This record gives sequence, C-alpha cells and structure tokens, in this order.
Amino acid sequence: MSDQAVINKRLSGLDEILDKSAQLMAHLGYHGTSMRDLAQVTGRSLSGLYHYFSNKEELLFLINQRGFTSLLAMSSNLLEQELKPEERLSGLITNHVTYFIDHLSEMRIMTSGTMEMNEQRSQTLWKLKQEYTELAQNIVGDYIRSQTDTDHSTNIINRKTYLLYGMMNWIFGWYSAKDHGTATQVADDIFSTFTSGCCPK
Amino acid sequence: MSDQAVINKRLSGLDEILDKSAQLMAHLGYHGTSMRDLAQVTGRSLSGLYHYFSNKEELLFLINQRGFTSLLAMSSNLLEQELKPEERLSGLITNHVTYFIDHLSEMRIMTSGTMEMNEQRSQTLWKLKQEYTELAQNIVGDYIRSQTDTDHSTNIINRKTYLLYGMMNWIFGWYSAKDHGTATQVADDIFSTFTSGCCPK
DNA sequence: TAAATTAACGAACGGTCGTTCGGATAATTA
DNA sequence: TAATTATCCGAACGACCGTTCGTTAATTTA
Repeated sequence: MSDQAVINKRLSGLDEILDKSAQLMAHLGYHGTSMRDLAQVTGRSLSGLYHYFSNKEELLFLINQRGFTSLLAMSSNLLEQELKPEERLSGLITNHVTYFIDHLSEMRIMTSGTMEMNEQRSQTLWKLKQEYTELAQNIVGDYIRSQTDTDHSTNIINRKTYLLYGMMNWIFGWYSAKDHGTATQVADDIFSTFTSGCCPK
Repeated sequence: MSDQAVINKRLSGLDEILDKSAQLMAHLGYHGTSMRDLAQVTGRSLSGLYHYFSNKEELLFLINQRGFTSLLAMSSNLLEQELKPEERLSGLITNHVTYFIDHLSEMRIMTSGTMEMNEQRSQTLWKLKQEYTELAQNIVGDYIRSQTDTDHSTNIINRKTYLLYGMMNWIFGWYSAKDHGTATQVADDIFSTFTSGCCPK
C-alpha cells in the first residue's frame, strides 16, 4: 500500500468518526456526549477510539478544524476570480448556505464556540474563523462601496457582515427541506434580503 | 410578613440563583456546569440549592421560562397599540435587541434548545416560543403587505421572519459594546438592513 | 413564647465520566 | 516468512457527577 493510500485509509477512518461524532454531539452537546456514546455510534470500542485522537477535546478540535478549513477553501478563490461585487457576494452566500445545509450537524458544533478547548487549539480555530470573516468583510465592503460610492467606516461594514452571518448561521434553528426549499432558494432569499430588504420587487 | 412579601422573598432568592446560574452555564454549557459549580457562584451549599428546584433540569427550564415570558410580555402589546406596520416592526426589533443585549447570558442559554429537558417542559417552552414567533410573523407579514400590496405565501413570510431572527439572535456571536455601539444603534441597523438592504441611503 | 415553616448544611450514595494499560488481531513491509 | 506497524479491545482507575438523607439554624406565624 502506498504512503498516500495509508494516509487516505487513516483519514477515511477518522473522517467517518468525525462525521458520526459530530452528528451525535450536535444532538447532545459536547459534555452531554460521552466517549462511550461515541464508541457505540462509530461501531468501535471505547479504548479503540483513542487510536485516532489523544483525548475528547482533540476530537472536538478536529471536527471544527476540518469544517472551517473546508468552508474557507470553498470560498477563498472568490476574490481571485474576475467577478462583479454582487456576484462575489452571491457566491459567498451560496457557498456558505449550501455547505451549512449539507453539514448541519458539524455547523451546529462549529457555531457553538471553543470554550471547551485549550488556548492553542482555540487560537488555531480563531485564526481560521478570522480569515473567513475577513474574506466576508472584504466581499461585503466591496459590494456596499460599489452600490453607494460613499465611504463607510470599517465598524459599520463589519456590523453589516455580522448581520449577514446571522441570517446564514441561524439556519439550524429553523430549516427543514420540506417547508423551506432548497439550499439555493434559501441562499437567494438571503442575498435578496441582505441587498434589497425584505420586500420583493 | 404578607403573602406577597413571602412570594417576593422567594422569587428574589430564586431570581438571584437563576441569574448567576445562567451566567455560568452560558460559559460552560449545561452539562459542563456542575451543581457544585452552581453552589459556589450562588454562595450556597450543594444540597441547599435543591430547596429552590427539584433537579438540575428544572433549573434549566426555569431559566428558559423566565426569559421567554419576559421577552413575550415586552412585545405582546405591540399588536394592540395603534401603530403603523413599520413602527410595530421597529418596536419588535428594538425590544428584542435591547432585551438580548441586557441579558446576553440567558439568551445564550435560551437559544441553545431544549434537548436536555423532558417532553412536558420542552413542550411548555415550545408553546412560549411559538407564541413569540407568531407575533413576529404577524408583524413581519403586515409590514411586507403594507409595502408591496401583492400577496405572499405564509412560507415566504415565515422564512423572512427567520432571517430577521437570525440577525437578532446571532448578536451573542460578535457583539461588544465598545466596538458595535448601543443596543438602539444595533436595532436601528437591523431594522434598516431588513427593510431596505445593507446599503445606506 | 411556642409552634411551624423556610432555608441551609455536611456527608455520603451509586453511577458515569475520561482516560490508561497490557495485550490481542489484522495488515503491511522487508 | 519474519518483522513491523496499524487497529482494536476488555478491564480497570481515580475523579467527578446529580441526588438524597438527616439534621440544624433562621425566620415567620399563632
């Protein structure tokens, strides 16, 4: 077996554990989910889990790191492409909402903070989040400037970005595919509301 | 001592416990906060706490019930007053955001779901939330109809309401008084963004 | 003042927690 | 095939969990 295959195998085993752990933790919370619970849903023994991570806190970290890295990779090229500001904004929202709805459990964990982690892990995740937030702030800032050509303070643009975050990140509080349509429809609605307000033309 | 005074005294003791418990639980999570932790921050003994509630789950329920009842009481008269639709919407947002920022810890708990509670308590809270949500949906629906006079489906209005919820409820993820202004300023920003989009006139 | 109720406490219980350890089995490599 | 490494496990550890018990101090009521 090649080195890459070994890595894939390991990642595949770990990925499966991260997926199933995230699903259960999204329901029961970090402290509410025991290592024994995780052993059961992953079909492994309690002690066998510790082959993949050194403790429960690291598992939580890995779920977060994987998620934010994926999210960031998905949208980081939006700034490089030749796009109009509103196309960039639309792309950001669509990426985020689609990823969110496809990974509801992980996102629930990712949006619940890093209080349980040590300083270093917490900071690593903070940097990932910060990178993503700055990406969003740039895209929102460019869009607003393209529409009004007056200058707005960083604080105001940041606050607007957080409001957009809110509309997108609150999805897990209400979304059901049956009642609220596809990810694309939700993304379009958020884009429309954020850019033009709640009243359709 | 009169009956009412007795009730006040009891509520005052309980209220103090609910406040301090909510603060700690907002940091550590429900399962992450032990009864011994709560005994310490409330300046009481471990067993002494059980005089005010019968178990930890009931404590969580009481924090939620008190919060949602206050929130609902604050805005339930908006429909009765003679107000223009946009004034009602503005009032709802201001009430919600102000309460939110004044009670950040409780709101953090209130927005984290009822997974830890039994069916009956969970349902009691669900009804309170539902009542509040319907209030918001009515106000948002009236506003949208007043601006466009075409008819919109309930689903669309509900989705818009949830987007507004998102902007308001995500506050705990970013708000600091130093960087982001007063509750009123945040409320105005949310109202403006929700009604007219992100680009100031 | 006497009785009754409220508020508070220390100590202990059974149970579950995260983690560790020594060893087994399966897979890969030399 | 032999050596090496990656997976996996049962059993056990000490620590901490929510809760209960019997009792005492403080306050209110009669």
